[in-house]
Amino acid sequence: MTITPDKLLRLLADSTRLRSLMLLLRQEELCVCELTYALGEIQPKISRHLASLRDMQVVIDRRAGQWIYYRINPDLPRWAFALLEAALEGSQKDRQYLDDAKKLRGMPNRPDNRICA
Amino acid sequence: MTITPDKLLRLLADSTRLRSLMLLLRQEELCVCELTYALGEIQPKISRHLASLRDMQVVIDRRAGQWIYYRINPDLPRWAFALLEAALEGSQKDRQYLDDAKKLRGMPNRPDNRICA
DNA sequence: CTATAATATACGTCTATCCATATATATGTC
DNA sequence: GACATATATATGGATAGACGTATATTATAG
Repeated sequence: MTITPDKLLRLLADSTRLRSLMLLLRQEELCVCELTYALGEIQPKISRHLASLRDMQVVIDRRAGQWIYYRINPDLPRWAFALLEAALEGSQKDRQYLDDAKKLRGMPNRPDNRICA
Repeated sequence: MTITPDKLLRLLADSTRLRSLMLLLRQEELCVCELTYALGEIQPKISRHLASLRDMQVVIDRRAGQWIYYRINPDLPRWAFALLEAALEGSQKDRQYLDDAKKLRGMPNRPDNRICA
């Protein structure tokens, strides 16, 4: 069973989940601490919302050491990607989204950097 | 001020509003009694949800005699239409949507018909 | 085998929002 | 005017779901 519009839209109705997905849509994958930093929210809150996205298979996760990386499920149906992209287009003027993206770019010691260093 | 993705997505998170919009997306306009019939819900419930869509300017209404017709606001931004269309594409396999559309088609004495007769 | 860091989950509370019922408003008919 | 139909709104109760705090889990470092 794949996701339905009503299920997806319910998930997108929460701003923490929406903001996370908007970043993930352009970022390939992000770990919990990156999202926690970018959104300026506490870790359990981010984890909790990512878990609900994972339960509905909107995102998938992989462990890499102590970090867990989330990405948008590449097997989502076409309409779901189209819907997310439309939301992202609408977010391009959105202060909130721009701030989140900027904060992410400016994050010091991002886990991937640490690993590569 | 036009609508933002988070506002629109919150509205779409309710199934009564989502179902109404999915029908409106292909129907030009519908009055309250048509939606009430198609969705099989009580009138105050339909009216209440249409009001919240109207308040956010996702739909517009016009009065024609005792009927009030609702349609999707043609001035919605492009991304909003794209988002709605994506939801509709995802709904094409959805039992709920198919039933609603079928019920609407089979509605006896639709107001427009009555006026034309 | 402790200590620390990253993440996940459990729990009790609180709030937003949905609901049904009742009532108000507006239009058309007689 | 009185009545019927279509629609809107107000109200109080119920509930889903979001919240923060506390704690559990898993991995790495020493």
